[in-house]
Amino acid sequence: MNEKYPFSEIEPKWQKHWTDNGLFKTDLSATAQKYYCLMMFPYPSGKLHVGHGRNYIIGDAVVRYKKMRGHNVLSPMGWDAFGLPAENAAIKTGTPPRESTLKNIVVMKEQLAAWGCCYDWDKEVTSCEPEYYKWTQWLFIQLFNRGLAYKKKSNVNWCPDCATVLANEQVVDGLCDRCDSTVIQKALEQWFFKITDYAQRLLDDLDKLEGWPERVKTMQRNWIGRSEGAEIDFKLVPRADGVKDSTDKVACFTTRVDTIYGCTYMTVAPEYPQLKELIAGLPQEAEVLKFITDSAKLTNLDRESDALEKKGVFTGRYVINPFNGTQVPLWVGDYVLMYGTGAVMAVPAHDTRDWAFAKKYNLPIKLSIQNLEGSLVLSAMDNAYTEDGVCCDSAEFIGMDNREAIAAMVKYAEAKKFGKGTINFRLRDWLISRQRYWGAPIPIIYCDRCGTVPVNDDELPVLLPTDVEFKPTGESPLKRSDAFMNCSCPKCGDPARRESDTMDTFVDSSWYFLRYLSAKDSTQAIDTAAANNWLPVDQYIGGIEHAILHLLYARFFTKVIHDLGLISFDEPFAKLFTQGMICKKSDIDGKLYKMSKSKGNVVSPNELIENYGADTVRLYTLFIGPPEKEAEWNDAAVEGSFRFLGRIWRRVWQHRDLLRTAGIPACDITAMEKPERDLYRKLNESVKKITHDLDGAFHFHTAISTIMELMNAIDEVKVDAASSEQVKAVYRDAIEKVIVLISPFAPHIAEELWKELGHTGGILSAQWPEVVEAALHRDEIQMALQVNGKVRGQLVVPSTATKEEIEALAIADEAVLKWSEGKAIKKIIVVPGRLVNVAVG
RNA sequence: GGGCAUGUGGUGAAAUUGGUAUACACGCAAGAUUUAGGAUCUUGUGCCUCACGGCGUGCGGGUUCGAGUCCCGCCUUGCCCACCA
Repeated sequence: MNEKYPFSEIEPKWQKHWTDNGLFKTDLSATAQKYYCLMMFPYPSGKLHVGHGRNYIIGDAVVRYKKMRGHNVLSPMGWDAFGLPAENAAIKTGTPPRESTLKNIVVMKEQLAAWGCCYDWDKEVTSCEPEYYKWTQWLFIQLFNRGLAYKKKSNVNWCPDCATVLANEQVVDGLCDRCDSTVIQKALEQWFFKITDYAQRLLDDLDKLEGWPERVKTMQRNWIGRSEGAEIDFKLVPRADGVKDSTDKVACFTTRVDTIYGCTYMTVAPEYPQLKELIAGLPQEAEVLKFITDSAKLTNLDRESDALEKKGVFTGRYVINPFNGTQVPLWVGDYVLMYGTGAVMAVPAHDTRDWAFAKKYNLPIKLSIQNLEGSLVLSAMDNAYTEDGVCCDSAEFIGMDNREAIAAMVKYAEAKKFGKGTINFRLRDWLISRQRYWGAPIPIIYCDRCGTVPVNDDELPVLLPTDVEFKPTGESPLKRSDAFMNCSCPKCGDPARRESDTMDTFVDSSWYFLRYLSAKDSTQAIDTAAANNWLPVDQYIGGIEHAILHLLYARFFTKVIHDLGLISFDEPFAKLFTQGMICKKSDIDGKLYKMSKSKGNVVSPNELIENYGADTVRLYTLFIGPPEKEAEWNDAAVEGSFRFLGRIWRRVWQHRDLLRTAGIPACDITAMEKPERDLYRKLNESVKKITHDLDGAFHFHTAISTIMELMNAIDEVKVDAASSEQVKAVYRDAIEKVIVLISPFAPHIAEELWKELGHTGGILSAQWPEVVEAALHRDEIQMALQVNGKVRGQLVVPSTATKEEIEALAIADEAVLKWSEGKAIKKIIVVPGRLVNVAVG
């Protein structure tokens, strides 16, 4: 052993040791104390930076901690390997996606190892390999057979630059979330998963997820967007020219049916399906058609912007409010979305948008809700009244509380058969087809005789062909491979053609956590027994950016697979931890951004590991701040973590002989002298605090600062060969436990020093320290002495002192006498173990 | 516009139920050791004040013996949702 901390020698050595001895391989048959720790698998984009590292370092620390607490921990890793970036790279460089992806995987695997992050690589999954996507395809067929995968022509979000369709979720503010081009609408045949069938369950079961952050659940609730309301049919007034409509009504969705007596017109969306038919041949037709065309030109961004002035035109048609028989005009307005039914009843008096619209086009306004004071007068209003109140001018509902009126009116509408209570969800079906090469082919065959037929199980996987050009044309590149496209019908054997679209990569990542348990099983997608034993995942760790999409889809898949009878649970992740992103000031503009090449603020771990070692990078990454919050990377502060590890190393080196020979301390602290008794107490307080930090909110940063404090306390105690056996024993105990406590964070140095202290089993087999309760005892307690809430002194009292004794000591104290001079004592508050406050006045 | 966060030294940040604000670290300053050091060790470091003392957790109120923490009203920054009827 040497004085200098030789991180570059010991780190590769211990990494090899962990691998060679299979210390992170998990026996799936041993399910006692099971702990499935899952980190979101990465997309193999090239190289990991220290921002990515936070995820794996947190996970690895949790895995090591749980192992030391005696859990049988499963920690697998894999690759979310299909996706657009690899294909885009292929278009640019000509390197096939598979080749670049597999190369990246090798690089990233080495990086994970260099960080000291260990996984059970026997269970590795790679979503772009046929052994994996065979089963993604198989699952697609299960969904298809249950009617949960369907094809329909629909207006889809189309990114002209990526030349592909995007899911709603991939459109951000009207822009493509990958390339920021403006997304346009295009009608195409697309595959969907019917996630809307599961909307209610996905919403309800959020309540079961006690181990999830509240904000993630809120985001999912908002995304699912349940709104309860009523659908009311307004009969169309027949056309004056005698032309018959194919329908006799316009149904509208409302959450405020209580305001219906104030409805003065109705508005439909420009995309309302029957709109063109309703106006055909009317004098207003040309104007309405122009309005529809103009509205379609608005980008999503424009239409959703607040600033946009609401526009509309009268259609020339009228509808009848079924509650009061009033004829109201039917308008088309660009502020109405194809949500619900695409038609809304307009109540300008009680809706701000309708108010603005009615004022602009001089439409009538009618009050139907009165405030509780009865002071609302239409002529005096300069805004819609959207608060609660009582119904007014509403026939038999007059005087009713408006919230109660909702239920009453729905009941009334149902009885009269012109409406019903309904529930609307914002959640849309999941568009999963992509006109792209680098994805799992959708296992469907089109036969002229049999129609749309799924590929037979024994024909799976439908392999991606290798003889294709990747250039995007708006059609799937697979269409240009005859060998791929031409096949025979699984049912009748006639010549047939394959589906040429591939699946969204979110499909691949919706079930990978199930596949880890039978990664190499070529006979089935999911090993039911293993899955039931090991799932739900005990702890899922990943970025907040996946709060909605990935986590919602994975929940959906789990429920579907549950309904297929393949697993017994229907929520995949019992606990979720979302770590914050690591940001750094950009070299370009000095602002804080998440790490990305374009901002010039990427910190590569390789150089840091070379200069300081993986343990330092790990320790700093965990010490940087609360892990759930965003953090700013500071190159200079890394030094501090390095110094701390060097200090531990030096302390062991300095006292190596003493540490190897010292005994075990007797737990009886009454036999100790003050210095070692204080250290022994501090040691046990630290164990308690650190264990609490790790079991609770994963507050690694405070756990580490506690170890630092403990180390400071250790350095207070002077020890040498001449010291008493008791001092030596406590000193050794403290150093040894520092090594154990820091091992989840800095495992390499911990292993090395653990061995240095004479232990033969690795540190992972060391027990996590238990708190010696007796060591926490104090004879005397120091309390703050306050006068009127201000600290004026300190009071040392025996720990056995009663409240009365403490009060007596307090009022006799010099500081109290000084500060309460001439004033009467009103009250004395004693907070045991903390302070005494004397209130005077 | 709605919802959820957030605001504490020069910096990252800490503070079980309301109970001694600024632990721990970075940075900075001074010193020791050293041929030298970006190594190591010691000391200091919220603001005002010579001092006594006063003031201090975004701003303004409130409750309390006592408020970073609770309540009310604002403001900042960030995230999510958003013409959802």
